[in-house]
Amino acid sequence: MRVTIRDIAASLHLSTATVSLALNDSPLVKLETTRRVKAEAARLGYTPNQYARSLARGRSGRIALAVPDIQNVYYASLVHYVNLAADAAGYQLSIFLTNESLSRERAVMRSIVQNNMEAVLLAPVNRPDLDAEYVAELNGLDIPLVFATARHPGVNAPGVASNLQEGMRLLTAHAVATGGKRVAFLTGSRGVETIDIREESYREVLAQAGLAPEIHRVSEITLENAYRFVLGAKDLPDTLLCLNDMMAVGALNALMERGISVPEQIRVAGFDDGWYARVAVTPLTSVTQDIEAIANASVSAAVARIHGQAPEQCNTIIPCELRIRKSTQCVRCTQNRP
Amino acid sequence: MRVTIRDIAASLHLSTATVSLALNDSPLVKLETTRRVKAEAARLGYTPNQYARSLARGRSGRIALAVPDIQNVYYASLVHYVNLAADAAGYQLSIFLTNESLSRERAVMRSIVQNNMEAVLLAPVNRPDLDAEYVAELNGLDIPLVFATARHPGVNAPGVASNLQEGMRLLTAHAVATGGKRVAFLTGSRGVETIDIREESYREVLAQAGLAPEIHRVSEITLENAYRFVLGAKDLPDTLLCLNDMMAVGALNALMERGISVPEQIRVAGFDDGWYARVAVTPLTSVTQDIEAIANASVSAAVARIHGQAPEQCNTIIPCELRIRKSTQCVRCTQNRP
DNA sequence: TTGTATGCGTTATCAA
DNA sequence: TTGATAACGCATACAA
Repeated sequence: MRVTIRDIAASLHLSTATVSLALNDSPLVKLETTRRVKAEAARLGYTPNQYARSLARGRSGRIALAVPDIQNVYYASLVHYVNLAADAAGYQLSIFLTNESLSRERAVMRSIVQNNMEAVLLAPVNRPDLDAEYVAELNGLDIPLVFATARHPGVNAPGVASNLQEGMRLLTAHAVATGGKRVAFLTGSRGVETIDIREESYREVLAQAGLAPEIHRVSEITLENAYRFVLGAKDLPDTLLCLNDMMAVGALNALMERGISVPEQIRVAGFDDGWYARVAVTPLTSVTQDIEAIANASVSAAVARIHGQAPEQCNTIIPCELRIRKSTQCVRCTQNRP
Repeated sequence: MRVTIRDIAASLHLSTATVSLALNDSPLVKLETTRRVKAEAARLGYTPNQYARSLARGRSGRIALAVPDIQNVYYASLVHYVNLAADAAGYQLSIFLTNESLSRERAVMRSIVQNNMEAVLLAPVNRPDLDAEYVAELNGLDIPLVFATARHPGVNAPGVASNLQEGMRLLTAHAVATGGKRVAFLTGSRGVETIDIREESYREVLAQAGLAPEIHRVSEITLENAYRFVLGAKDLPDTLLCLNDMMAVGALNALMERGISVPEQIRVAGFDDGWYARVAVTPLTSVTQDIEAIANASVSAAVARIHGQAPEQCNTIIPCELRIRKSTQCVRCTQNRP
């Protein structure tokens, strides 16, 4: 059996109350007693039972983070930084995986309630249909919800996300400013806000420049799909903006295989500016997403909401920055295309 | 306040005992009553409090997984598959991050005890010095520990890991068999078992072939370090075996930059066969590490140990397979080196 | 300064 | 078939 405060109390001829107080450094108990209690606790190898403690206290000291895909470096990074931030804020982080499935996301939310999380950080699944029901449920149970990386429009919960609109604007404008005449966008299917935002922004910039949009969609946003698309494309544009670095790397590989040089014959850019951008054969122009900042702001928002801050006060938009690298560094590349 | 079984009991004029039994589908309670209880529970939006349940039951239904670096795709993958396997086995998975720090690993182990985990899956930090003390502590508390991905020699706990020795043997033998005369190994510093095993295996095969080993070490096992090493290397071998795919990709990029063609002028291979191997410009020869199999076996071992299986019965070695791709497909490449 | 008693939400052992 | 009641381990108001 595990060592409990009862064991310490018995061994020291004290009451459990005193032991409990002593272990929590209460000023009510004599210093000498506190010392003895702690010594005995250490001697017996006592560890507090967190469940009992949570139950008695009425609060768990935990916040939850749910992410759709831990194998995606973007979310893995988020988990990493949120863990650090939660730790620094004095909260234990519980990590939940929703595996890009709406039904699992729902199940996870239930589990989060059952496990007395004090707040929930949700990076929602990348699906067109989101379920607003559990949001209402969480609100009803007074468990603060904070969206991270992607917002959920039309739902009464704050969110922390990158300024994707601005990021895409910077990128597209860069493509146009450096001479792009056929600036294409390789993206996924519509319906997911984080995708749609970028598409809109792209369209706007092109419209202002008097250029026609050229959008290519893949069903799943993967490196392979981008690779296959570029390999099979008959009529390539002079600039190819990709939804993220992963797809850009796929595109680069395909271009390499076709013997088309970057940036001389075609320019390519990614998005996210993760280390993916550095994995590429040609250093990749990309747009930063400051995941560490998103993580920190999310945790701050969660903690603020735990302390009663109004949801409206907890929204944060993290700026994006353009990182220009070799893959687009060619001013007059439209001329020498094959 | 949250809805409890007391609320259901009061609302239905039943005792909490009956409600609890009904909710757990006990055959003791009348079917009609069970139906009514469940209906009322649903109506009130009842969710069981897992802490109270764990406390009363004396078991939490949870197993823990601790990994050193969630941003490493290898561990992210492990987390993904272990989560699925634990789920299938009826256990909730709690994920802990040790951030490649021994002191955090120790803290995590403490937290695992405090949170009543029924078993622990540990992917240990990749450091030369491991702490065997908490292993003894866990044993003392009867919390089964299972090492995953890396074993901890000299410790009374079972482990599940790839057969790295065999994998490296296959790879090195392949390099020799296809004409390699100067087969080099780009690796990290000694002291970590998973690294040492491969180095030994590499040395053995070369010795048998009458070739001299040629080992290059980087301090940290990163893509960048491999890239920098290859970029600066004056005297390149005809074959470069890398500790993992990540380093191989770094090497490939550097070779590309130097205008050295793979596999014509130099052959390159990785290890792990993750999607890293596919990110590469040149499809990479690699050795599989079946992470899904490791995950499944680890969870099985944990569950078996929870049910009293002896530690000795829970060791598993997952076979490795050689995947030959373009990066080494050149039989007589030693001749045409620059 | 310490001890007694009670409650947190659930399960489990008895009786009824 | 159901109902009291005592745990589980800890925290806390109140009494001593």
